[in-house]
Amino acid sequence: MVNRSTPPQSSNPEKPDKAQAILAGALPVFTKHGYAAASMDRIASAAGVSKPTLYNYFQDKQGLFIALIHQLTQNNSQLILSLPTEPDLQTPPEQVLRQMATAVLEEFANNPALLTLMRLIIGESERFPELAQTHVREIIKPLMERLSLYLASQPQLKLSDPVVAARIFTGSLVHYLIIQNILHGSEILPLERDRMVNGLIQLLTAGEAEGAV
Amino acid sequence: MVNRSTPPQSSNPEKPDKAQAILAGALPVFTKHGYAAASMDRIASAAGVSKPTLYNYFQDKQGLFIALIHQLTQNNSQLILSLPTEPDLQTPPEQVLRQMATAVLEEFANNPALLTLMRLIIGESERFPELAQTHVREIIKPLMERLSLYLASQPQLKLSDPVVAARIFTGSLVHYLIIQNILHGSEILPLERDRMVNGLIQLLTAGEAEGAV
DNA sequence: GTCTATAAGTCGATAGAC
DNA sequence: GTCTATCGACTTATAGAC
Repeated sequence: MVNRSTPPQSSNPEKPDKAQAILAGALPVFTKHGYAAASMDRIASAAGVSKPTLYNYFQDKQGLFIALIHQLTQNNSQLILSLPTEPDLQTPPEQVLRQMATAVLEEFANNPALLTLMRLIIGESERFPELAQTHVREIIKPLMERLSLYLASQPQLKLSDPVVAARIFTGSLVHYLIIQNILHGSEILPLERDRMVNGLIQLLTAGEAEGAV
Repeated sequence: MVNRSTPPQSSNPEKPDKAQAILAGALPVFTKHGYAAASMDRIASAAGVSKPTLYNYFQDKQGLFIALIHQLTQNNSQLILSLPTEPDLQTPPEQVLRQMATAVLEEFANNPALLTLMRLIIGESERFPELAQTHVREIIKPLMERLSLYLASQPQLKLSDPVVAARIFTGSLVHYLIIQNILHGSEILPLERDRMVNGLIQLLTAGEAEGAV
């Protein structure tokens, strides 16, 4: 079960590694068929290599899948965390939050690989619970902490619990994406993106409007 | 690929159908392994029938899976819609909403099959998009409409957009379940259920506290 | 129970770099 | 010549379907 022939050092950053080519070829196969139904033959041909080469770079199917998800997680971690690095503490929070929400929804709309990653991680969360946890640790948790800190730094919002508010903000957007995009519900349960964002922002910033205290 | 031998009418509601036994046996196999990795052999032995019997009652693996998800959808549709049939318009909305939220989270906690169904539907939403859409149509949409109507009937909440508020309410809870339970994030990103519910209710009912207008 | 297809994973030979 | 990445062909097991 364990294959410990020396994998041709995949940590050589000089030439565009063949491991990268394999991962790039594996991505669409896994995302289209799911883990179990993705065959190593298909992945090999998609990557333009032979099957033994696959096994030269990755121990087995699981190892390849784990490496792929980890890479995607890394990419998206950097991507997500690079967006609202240090929101202007000057600009009004409703503007910052609206920018964040719109940016997230647009990013997911323009980059279907993100939706795919979400679907894969959820779908395979029983087979690969450690991958799901890695995703929580590397992406969701930093995002949530950042958002909580920002919300807590805006006392005029009068949010009683910024941690929960961050969950509500993120959860509403993720759930919107799940229904509209992943579950293909946009015709069955239509809801304009701007309407969703506006309603969400209004709810979160309603405390501000509370009289002139 | 298409099998049109007469299936012993599985639409006979008289005798506790053998189709029911097959579906009951198939459920844990599909939920544990996912669609692709669930084998008909395993399903047959789990259901206590022979493999030809499977194919006697269901056209093929796809047909069996679709029938299973449809049945689960039906069950949960009735279950979910039976809960807050006609919330007392007397009792204060924060109490009604708290009851709803707690009931939903407890129902999912006590009934892991619901989480499993959610995961299956999301995970197989590319392979079976029509199942995902059925789920939206039969469960999510009625739930959302009911909730929107209730929220709209409570003008003192001052919700500018009850439709979006219903999404936020549901989305926050679903996202909470996804992170804590499906992605196994309860240790990585802990958040007490009551704290989540309280924060959510507080945000939705904050408009009420708005001064004495 | 049987049949056929296809899956994951392996092996011996090859071919190019130094 | 040696070393090593590569590949076509193969084995074994197990899948779906009847």
